[in-house]
Amino acid sequence: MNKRIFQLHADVCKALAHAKRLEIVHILKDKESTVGDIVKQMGIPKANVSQHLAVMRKAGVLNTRREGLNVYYRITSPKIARACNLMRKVLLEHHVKRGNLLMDQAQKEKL
Amino acid sequence: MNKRIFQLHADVCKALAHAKRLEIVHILKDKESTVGDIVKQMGIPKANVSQHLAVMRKAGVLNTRREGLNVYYRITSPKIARACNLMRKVLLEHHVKRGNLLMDQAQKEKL
DNA sequence: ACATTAGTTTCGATATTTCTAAACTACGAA
DNA sequence: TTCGTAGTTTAGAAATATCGAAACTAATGT
Repeated sequence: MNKRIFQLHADVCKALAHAKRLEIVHILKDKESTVGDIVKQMGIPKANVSQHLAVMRKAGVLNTRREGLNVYYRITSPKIARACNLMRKVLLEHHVKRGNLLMDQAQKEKL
Repeated sequence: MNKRIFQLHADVCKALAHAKRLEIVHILKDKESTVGDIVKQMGIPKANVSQHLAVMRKAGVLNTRREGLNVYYRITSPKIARACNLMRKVLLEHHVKRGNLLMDQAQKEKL
């Protein structure tokens, strides 16, 4: 068994293993955004957003395009977004069942 | 948007964000195993395996069953295993294309 | 050339993760 | 109850991750 794939996979998991970064992935789910837009939606300092974006970019999860003053970020592969969504749905089922997470139908549909 | 789900998801990603732990998940893909078996397959100290198992157990990724002297670990939900496999396949495609990972057809089929 | 807006990088303090070694607990057998 | 096997926990050192603050770069307009 080739152990290299586990390291590769671990690097991607590590890049996603942070609540703010998963929130960014969710924001970028089906459209690219500028750093400024992400900052507005998240309400945290721009430097911090930029640091998180850099982590995911290094891991190959995101990539970028500059247009004038703005830098647009997007998810590299729609499949990565799908794997993320699948995982989130699994967790939702799991935890909603156990009552760890209170959430109504309207909220669920947004995921 | 409920930010709690991002933290929950991040906790699971963190639990998976280590090459050895992903190797364990792969070993447990479709059967339970004792700690001893996992130790033999991985060739690393038992204490370390136990620590990694504990990390995943705390995150709800694995659970256990004792039978005499042996403790059997298994993946909590087959869906988690599937999400893992999906992610691994995406990465394989990606990196094999870029030549980051050299692998023949026989190896691919084992994943 | 200078100012402005958008984003990045660096520094350093703090927190978390990882691993080895050693001590420990749990169970079963003699 | 003592021994051996299976597994867990703890302690501590080293590595890595996080985040705010400040300095920095990049592109544009005046």
